[in-house]
Amino acid sequence: MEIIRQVLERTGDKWTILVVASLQDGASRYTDLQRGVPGISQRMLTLTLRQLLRDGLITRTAYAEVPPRVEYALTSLGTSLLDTMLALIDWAGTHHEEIQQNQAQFDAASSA
Amino acid sequence: MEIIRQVLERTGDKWTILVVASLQDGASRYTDLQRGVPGISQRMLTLTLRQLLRDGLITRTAYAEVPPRVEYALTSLGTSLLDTMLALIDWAGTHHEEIQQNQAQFDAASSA
DNA sequence: CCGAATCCTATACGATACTG
DNA sequence: CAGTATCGTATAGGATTCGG
Repeated sequence: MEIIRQVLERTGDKWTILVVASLQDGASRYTDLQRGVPGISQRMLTLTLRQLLRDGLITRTAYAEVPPRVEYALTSLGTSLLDTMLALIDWAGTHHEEIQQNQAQFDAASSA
Repeated sequence: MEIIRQVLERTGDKWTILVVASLQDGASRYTDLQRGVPGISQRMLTLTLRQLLRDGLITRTAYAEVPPRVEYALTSLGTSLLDTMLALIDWAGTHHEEIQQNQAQFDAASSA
């Protein structure tokens, strides 16, 4: 019950899973993530990264160079979350068409 | 990418999974669900049920009796979604404590 | 008993401009 | 390059009241 609310707070927002997936996909720097997650604002990328960092799902490594370089990476915890989410994404892929048909049928019946 | 957004729209909201879980847990009538999902408002229960109905995740059966009786039930599609979500909930249960420790450590380091 | 309708508010998010 | 700060808005959702 409360555990469900907590997992949804972590995974149910608009960007978290996309950022995690992008990290798994090879992105590591802030700019990589901006183009790896199309549509995300700097604000939301920053906030999402901080949240992931706080949860221990990613690491952040800053290199004292010019120009500055910062690399993010999934922890094993972050990877395990993504693996679990992939099952859900797979479910969606499998049933997507069926759901669309259900919706169309429902809408047709509603307007009748 | 877009599929992720769609699955999150379906599962990432505050009540959907809780309603589905409550149905799996034995609830079937509107009033059952109100007490099976503590804190849900009538408005959100109604909206959530309509969405689930539209997606074909539940069925609705109204009996022409006095007093009226309406029964909701998971379809096999709804059950399969819940099964997939249970893996995620299980992940959360497994790692909950670890995440809390990470947060505490992060917060301590931040305030330092 | 099973909802629908209306009103209201909090918060999530985007856009924009600026900094080390 | 990698952020932060401020502002404005859209939307999710709660509270309340009413209807079949």
